[in-house]
Amino acid sequence: MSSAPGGQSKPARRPYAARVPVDVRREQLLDSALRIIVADGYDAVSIDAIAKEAGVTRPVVYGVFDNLRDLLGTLLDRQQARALKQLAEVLPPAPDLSDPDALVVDTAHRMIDAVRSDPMTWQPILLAPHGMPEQVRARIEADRASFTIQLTGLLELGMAMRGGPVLDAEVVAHAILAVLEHFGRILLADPDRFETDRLVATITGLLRALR
Amino acid sequence: MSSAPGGQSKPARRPYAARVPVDVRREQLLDSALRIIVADGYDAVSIDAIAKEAGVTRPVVYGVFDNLRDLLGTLLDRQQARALKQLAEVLPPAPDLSDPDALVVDTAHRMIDAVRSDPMTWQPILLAPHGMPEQVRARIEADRASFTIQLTGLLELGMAMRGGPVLDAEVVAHAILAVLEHFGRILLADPDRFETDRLVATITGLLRALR
DNA sequence: ATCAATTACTACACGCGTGTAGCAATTGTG
DNA sequence: CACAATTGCTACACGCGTGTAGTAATTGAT
Repeated sequence: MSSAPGGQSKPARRPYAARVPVDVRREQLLDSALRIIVADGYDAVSIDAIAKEAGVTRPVVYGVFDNLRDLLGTLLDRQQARALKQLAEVLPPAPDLSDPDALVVDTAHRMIDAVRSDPMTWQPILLAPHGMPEQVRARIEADRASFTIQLTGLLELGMAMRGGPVLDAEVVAHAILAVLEHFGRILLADPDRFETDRLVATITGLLRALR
Repeated sequence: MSSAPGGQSKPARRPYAARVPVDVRREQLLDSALRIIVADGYDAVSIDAIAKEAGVTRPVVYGVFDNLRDLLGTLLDRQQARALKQLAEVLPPAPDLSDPDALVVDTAHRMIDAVRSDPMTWQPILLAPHGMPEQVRARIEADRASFTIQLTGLLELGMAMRGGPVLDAEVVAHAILAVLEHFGRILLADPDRFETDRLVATITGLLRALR
């Protein structure tokens, strides 16, 4: 019996984890890292923790990534792509500018659904503005800034076409983004806190008031 | 010469830091911790880092606090009190309800000034939603929730008295808090990004539009 | 079945933060 | 000036994460 080799209890060699090609292992490890981040935050990610999560020893991780920074960078690339893809699907390419209010309401609806349906993607972005590796912060910050610029442009256009009050588009863009992120966080932390319809209804009410 | 005691170079004893009574040392250490948090974030706080910042060895810190958790808890008590005090001063005790709009604008003005004039107090609160010790997160979360409730009440009252659109007060309260925190963060990270007047003017414009 | 390539594991050397025991300097009081 | 109380320092033992060298198991192709 290999489980009782002799009289002496030898350290008992660890059973081999399933042998897996590098490309597959890489994705597995990224998944493990993501799970850790979602479950316990950025502070909890370490080569060691990732290896454990994946049921593997550290050298296996080092066989695929140079170090934690490298791994997190790769993970960010992947998650950033996923998030931007969802955003692109949510923001319609050819917006119907004849009814801006409906457009806004529909978009809000789609955004809420996106966050609700893929929390693994959005939590590390929305629930982590700080206390994370500078590496991560910088990336998210950059995407946020670019989004703010786009939104500012849309607002200038929208306010002109729609009539209603003329406001400082840039300031309002920041405010809107802040609100989006805040409710995104609530949706992640406590999905049942607000019904989707309740949020959408408030937007509708606000828009109706702004004439 | 004590600097060259003999032929052998003995390890060179560290010069004694100024001897200071415990009560004073306690505050000094809290100040050091706060400086570290403000400069490098919650991740950077450690007994070791605090001792270095204060120009003292670790056992000195352990002479005053049991451990990092204890120290951070005490720091939180102090900073929470300071923040709540400033908030109380900013929110007038006997609001003049006859002109709600002016009240809102004035309050916004005072809030902006408060953050600008005491960044050491506000940065650890506003720039740190996550990636910080659970201990800290929970405390800030609780204060935020209580503030949201108060704000919801004020909004219900305000909307009724003022006329204008009737909106979901709770949702709007969350949105307003999100915007406040977001601009607070911008003020801390980049104080010159938006002039105070520009922000206040946008609020004024929004209120005028909401009739 | 054998063998070479691939993949995984063990074991070690480091660095850094924690927490503590024992010793040393300082200070103010008689 | 002496001395006791107070405050600070050195030195150590741990725990945990990093990164690597050397070795062992697995697997697919011959």
